[in-house]
Amino acid sequence: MVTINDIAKRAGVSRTTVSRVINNSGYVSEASKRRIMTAIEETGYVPSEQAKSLRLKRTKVIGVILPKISTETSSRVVDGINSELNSNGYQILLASSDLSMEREIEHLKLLQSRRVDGIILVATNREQPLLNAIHQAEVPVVVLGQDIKGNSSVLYDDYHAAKAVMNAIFAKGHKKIGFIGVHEQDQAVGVERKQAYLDAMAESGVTIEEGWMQEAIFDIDSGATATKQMMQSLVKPTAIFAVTDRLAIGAMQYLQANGLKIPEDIAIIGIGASDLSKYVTPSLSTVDYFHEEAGILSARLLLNNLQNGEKKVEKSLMRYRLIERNSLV
Amino acid sequence: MVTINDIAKRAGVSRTTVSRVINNSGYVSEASKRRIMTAIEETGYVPSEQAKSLRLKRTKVIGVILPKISTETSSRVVDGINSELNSNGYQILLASSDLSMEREIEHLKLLQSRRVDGIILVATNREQPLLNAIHQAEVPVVVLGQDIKGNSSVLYDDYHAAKAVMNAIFAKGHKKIGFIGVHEQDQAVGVERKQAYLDAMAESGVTIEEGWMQEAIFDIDSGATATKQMMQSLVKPTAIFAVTDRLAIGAMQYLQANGLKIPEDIAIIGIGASDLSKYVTPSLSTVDYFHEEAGILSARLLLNNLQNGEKKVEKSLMRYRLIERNSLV
DNA sequence: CTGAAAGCGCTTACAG
DNA sequence: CTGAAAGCGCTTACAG
Repeated sequence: MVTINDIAKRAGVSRTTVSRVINNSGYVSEASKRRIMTAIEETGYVPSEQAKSLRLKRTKVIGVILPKISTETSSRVVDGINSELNSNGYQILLASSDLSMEREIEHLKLLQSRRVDGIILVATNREQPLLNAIHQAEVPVVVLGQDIKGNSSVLYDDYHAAKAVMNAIFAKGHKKIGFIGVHEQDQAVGVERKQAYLDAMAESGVTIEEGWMQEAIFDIDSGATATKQMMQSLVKPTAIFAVTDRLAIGAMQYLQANGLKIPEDIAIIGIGASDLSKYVTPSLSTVDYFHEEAGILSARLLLNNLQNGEKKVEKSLMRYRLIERNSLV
Repeated sequence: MVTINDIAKRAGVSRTTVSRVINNSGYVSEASKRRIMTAIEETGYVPSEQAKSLRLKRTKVIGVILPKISTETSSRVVDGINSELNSNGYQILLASSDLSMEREIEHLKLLQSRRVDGIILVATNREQPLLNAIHQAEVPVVVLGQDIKGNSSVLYDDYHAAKAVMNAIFAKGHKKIGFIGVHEQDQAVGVERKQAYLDAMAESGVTIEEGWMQEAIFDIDSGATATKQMMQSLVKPTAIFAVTDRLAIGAMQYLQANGLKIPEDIAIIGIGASDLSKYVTPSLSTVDYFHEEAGILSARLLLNNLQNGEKKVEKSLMRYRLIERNSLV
């Protein structure tokens, strides 16, 4: 691979001068500049960002840790991050934690060993070891999706979004409302959304019957299974709030397979505004979380941190939007 | 940030010795090793992969160029690439070409300036400038999705997959078959799949009526528009082959909105086995391209190249699988 | 078992 | 306008 020394030799100057024209800084005679330019052309020389990074102590690379790569949410978030980063000359080094906290921590270290300038962590939990790893990080970390004390985060407004969902259901006259949630280890999805359900029910003075609250994992089949359980309750719900679209779609699948009509017999609503939600039949009412925007915002927060040098802690709350479609009437 | 020199000083040895214990190579006395280990623990020292890379002339980073980040195909491919790469100690530097050839070329250079060890390019065209950029690359490039002469590629068997689609349609007794394609700049999707349609029709001796062949771009609405055009033909087709699932779903939307029953009035089939295809109503017949596997294969091809040092040109043809569902009966 | 020295490819005061 | 020198954080012959 051709280096700055090769160019210097070819052009008959020192590498200092070559460096000057590459970065056009300082004075260089037209003659030298011309010779250097042609040398670069002829050899196809591309300066090593890597060597430059070592010298300048910044890589222009941001590490992004995702819970899972091939998920709609992730790809939208990354899309947002990438566009914001790119227009500022940064690139993304990608890592997947596969939903394991150990791997989140591992990647936090791995990325630092690569000397990324900063890290965006799309987190799924707030366990102590993870918190420690975040606080010990030597580069700014922006956490997306979980509120980490003492650290910058971009947050979805899970509680109020879920409250909005409940209000929409109540507005249609439903009282008997079932809930499909996930494990409480996930603060945002597992705890906040559930709390909103509980509060909304309490505020409306309706008691939650046995079997109405189910816990699932993040996939469609699990949504179906949970619904099956729920429909064995003595008092059957007339509406179901599933904490994710996929869970909601699983519910729809199970109900339709068992001859129930949606929304006539039972209404469904999810959260996420997935592509899927738009094209299932009936179309699924849901909440848009603006994932791409969240990605952009995370990147921007990180870049601010980088540019100001200060480690300012900022919390940013995302907006959300209820999308009323045909699964809830 | 703490460096190898800090550790050396703390442990009262030379940095050579520290390097030895980090990489456990060569002899080090137990005493020195112990002192070095505690120094590392106490400081939280993490060796700089970056500096190491400069010295070793390899970064253990692979560049991945995608036509678009937030697409189901992309995320599945990246998932495959990532898992294969990760288990070999490599990481992904991500880039998006946003479907523009200029940006494909730009990123090819940008990634090289970062001294990635190799590049996986998910390509959408085979224009000359791109070919040049690929051939001029100083690191191995594996191209996914387009057959590039003189370069390793992982290829989808577009022609035969599309032929299989046509056979499936014929098998149901259809003769009047419409086609929704894309621009020929895309060799794989635009040319190969169309050729299969043309050949299949010719081989069956059925003439293609005016209006049966439509060209769209890669989104759902465009599929609907194309279908609208098609349905204005004098002789209406009884089945439609759309070259992607999204196009097929657009067709379904338009047809259903206009009171037609699928598959009774008109059958539909796509390609891609998207998540969507499974959950629309009726479920969409399609072809699974095993994108994740394609990602794994691309990564493996690249790693082989890297390990053997030789620049062997290998073409790998992906398998495919027809999935018959309810949109075609 | 250990360390001094050279070098990976750059940039940047400093001196001229 | 230009270049020699130092240094970013590592590894690896080489010598002892």
